Amino acid sequence: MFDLASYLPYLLNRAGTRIADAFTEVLRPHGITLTMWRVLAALDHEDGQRMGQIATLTSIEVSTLSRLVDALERKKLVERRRPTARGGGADARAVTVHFTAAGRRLTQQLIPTALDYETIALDGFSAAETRQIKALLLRLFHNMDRLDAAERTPARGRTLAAE
Amino acid sequence: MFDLASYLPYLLNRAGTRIADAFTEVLRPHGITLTMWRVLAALDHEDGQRMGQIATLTSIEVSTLSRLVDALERKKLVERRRPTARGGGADARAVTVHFTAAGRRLTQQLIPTALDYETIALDGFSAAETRQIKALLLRLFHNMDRLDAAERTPARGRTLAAE
DNA sequence: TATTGTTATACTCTATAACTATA
DNA sequence: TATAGTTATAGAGTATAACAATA
Repeated sequence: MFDLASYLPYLLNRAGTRIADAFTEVLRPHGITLTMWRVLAALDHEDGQRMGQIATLTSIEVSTLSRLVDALERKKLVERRRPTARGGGADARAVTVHFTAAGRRLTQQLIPTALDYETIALDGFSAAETRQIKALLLRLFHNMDRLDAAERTPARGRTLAAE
Repeated sequence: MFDLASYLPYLLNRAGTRIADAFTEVLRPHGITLTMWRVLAALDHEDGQRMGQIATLTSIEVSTLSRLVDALERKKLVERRRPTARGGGADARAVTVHFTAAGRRLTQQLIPTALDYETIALDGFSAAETRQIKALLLRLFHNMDRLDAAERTPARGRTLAAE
C-alpha cells in the first residue's frame, strides 16, 4: 500500500541529501556552505541579480538570503549595490548583488568540481537517460508550481525557465 | 558552460524543496513537521525499528533523531522500548521505536494525502515515465552510495533496498 | 575497545512579523 | 497602500563531541 522505496518524495529527498552532503564536504575547505554555493551559482547564472530574484532562483528565504549575503560580503566574495538610474528607471528600493573578483574566481574554480559530482551521480546513465531525468525533474517542478499558483500561494521560486 | 537550469543537483533541490514545502503545509494542522512525518513513514514501512535503522532510512542524524523521538513520544505518537531477549540475542544497548495506536492512526490517515501529492507531482507523467524517474532516482542514490563507500565515509543511509 | 543511543553546545536555516525606505 | 529589503526572535535541524551503558 505505502511502499517507501517507490515513494517519489522519499526518493527525491534521499538522492538530494546524498549529493548535497557530498558536495558540502568539497566546499568545507573553501570556507563556504552549500547554501552559499547556491547563491554563487545563481550569480554565475546571472550576475547583478536583485535579492528577490536570487531568493526565487535558489528557493532560499529572503530573510535567510539577506544574512547569507551579509556573510558573503564579509568574506569579500560578493558586494551589494544600489542600482543607478542610468539607462532606465532604477528602483531605489532594490539592491543588486555582484561578484567581487575573488568571488568570481572561487566560483569558476568550483564549477568543474560541481560538474564532476554531477557526472558521478549520473555514472552509468546514457545521454538519453540523463536528458530524460533532467526533463522529468523540470516537469515535476512545474507541476508543483501550478499547484502553488492554484492555491494562490505566493510561492518562492516560481520562475525557473520553462524550456 | 555552467547552465544552472540543466544542473542536476539544482533540479533535485528545486523539485524536492517544492514537494517538501507543499506537504509541510498539509502536516501543519496535525502538529507535526516534515521530519517527524519521515519518521512515521519509516515506521509504517517497518514498525519497531532501532534508532540507527531509522536514521539510516530517513537520512536524519542520530542525535537529531533522538530528540525528534522525544518530541513524538511527548505527542503520544510513538514509544521507545528496550528489546526483550525472547526469540534471540537481544542487544540491551538497542532501543526500538513503535507506533502507539494514535500514531498508527494518524499515519494511516496521512498516507492517502501523501500519495495524492505524489500524484500531483507526477501529473501528466505516463506510467512508463513514472517508473523511469523512480528508477533513475534510485540509481542516482546508489551512485552516490558507492562514492561514499569508496571514500570510506561512514555514510548515513546506505541501505536502501537495491531492488 | 567498539558500538548504541543520549545529551550538550554552537551554528545554520526557516517562519513570522515588525520595520525602513521607497513606489 | 504595496513592494524591496533588513532585522529580530523563536523554532527546527545539523555538526561535533563527550558521555553512559553494553558488547
